[in-house]
Amino acid sequence: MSGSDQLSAVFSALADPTRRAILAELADRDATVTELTAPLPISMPAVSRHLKALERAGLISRTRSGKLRMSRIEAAPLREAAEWIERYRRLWDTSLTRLDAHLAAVQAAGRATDQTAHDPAIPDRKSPDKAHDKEN
Amino acid sequence: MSGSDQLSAVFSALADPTRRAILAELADRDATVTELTAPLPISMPAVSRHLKALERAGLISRTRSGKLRMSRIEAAPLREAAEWIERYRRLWDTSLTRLDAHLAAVQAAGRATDQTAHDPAIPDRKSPDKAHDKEN
DNA sequence: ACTACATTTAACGTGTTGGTTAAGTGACTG
DNA sequence: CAGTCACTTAACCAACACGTTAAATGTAGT
Repeated sequence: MSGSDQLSAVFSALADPTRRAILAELADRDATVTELTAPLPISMPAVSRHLKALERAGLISRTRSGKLRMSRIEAAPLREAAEWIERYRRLWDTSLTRLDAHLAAVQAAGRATDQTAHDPAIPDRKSPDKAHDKEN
Repeated sequence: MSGSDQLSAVFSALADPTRRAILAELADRDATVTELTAPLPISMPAVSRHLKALERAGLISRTRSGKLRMSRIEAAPLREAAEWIERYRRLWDTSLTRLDAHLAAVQAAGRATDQTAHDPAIPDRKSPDKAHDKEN
């Protein structure tokens, strides 16, 4: 299961610090392979392969101009990735999560006529909206 | 360079569709390994290892309760990941990018000494704000 | 103590990743 | 047309990821 879908490719590309560094570089300006290699501690073939991975993820595009090959950032796929992550935004806020847990605790307490936690080790949370699909 | 930093671990965890499915499941409610395995087409040991990866990335926490082990989503690291991606938000909009490219082309045309590309086929872009650090 | 259940660890196969160096390709240059 | 520059591809290697089945671990119930 080598994650051949778009989202997997994007996250996979982003998982490598070198590739993130390359993207950061390309956010400022288009660059050649040589230029991208310069600040990095790895060989040019290695960079070339990183660029191939980024291209496969749709995160860059490349155009040949003479003997130079320019890489340009193509940030659109990042949007998709960000949107996937955004689905969990409500869970980022700890207080919200705790409120959620609290509501679940109260609800459970209502069933048991006991206000204290039923099982303190595993307070169950109940999600307010179930608008999640399992996967995409 | 197996990406041992936090951000790499998070993106790496997110790169796997199965792990994203597990996170989607856990967004709704805490669950045991058995519960998480049920809808998946893989064995329980495989799921157990995925959970280990998610835990390593800080995306879930686990508590033992009797013979059950509950997994709970811990979405805070997602915030960090989203924030990293957000740095490229301005590049998502194609029209913005094209305007940027145009401005850079004009600027490059006014410049004579240039060791980077000045090929008209590949207009170099210059970012309006350079508030990017190379890597974190 | 024996048994059942939930989960992890071990051992293994296989594919992928990320690096290397050396050789190949394509475009400009003298 | 030979040489050089910019890059890619090939061949190789070590490490890791992801799956399996079988065995080990830990907890609960009888």
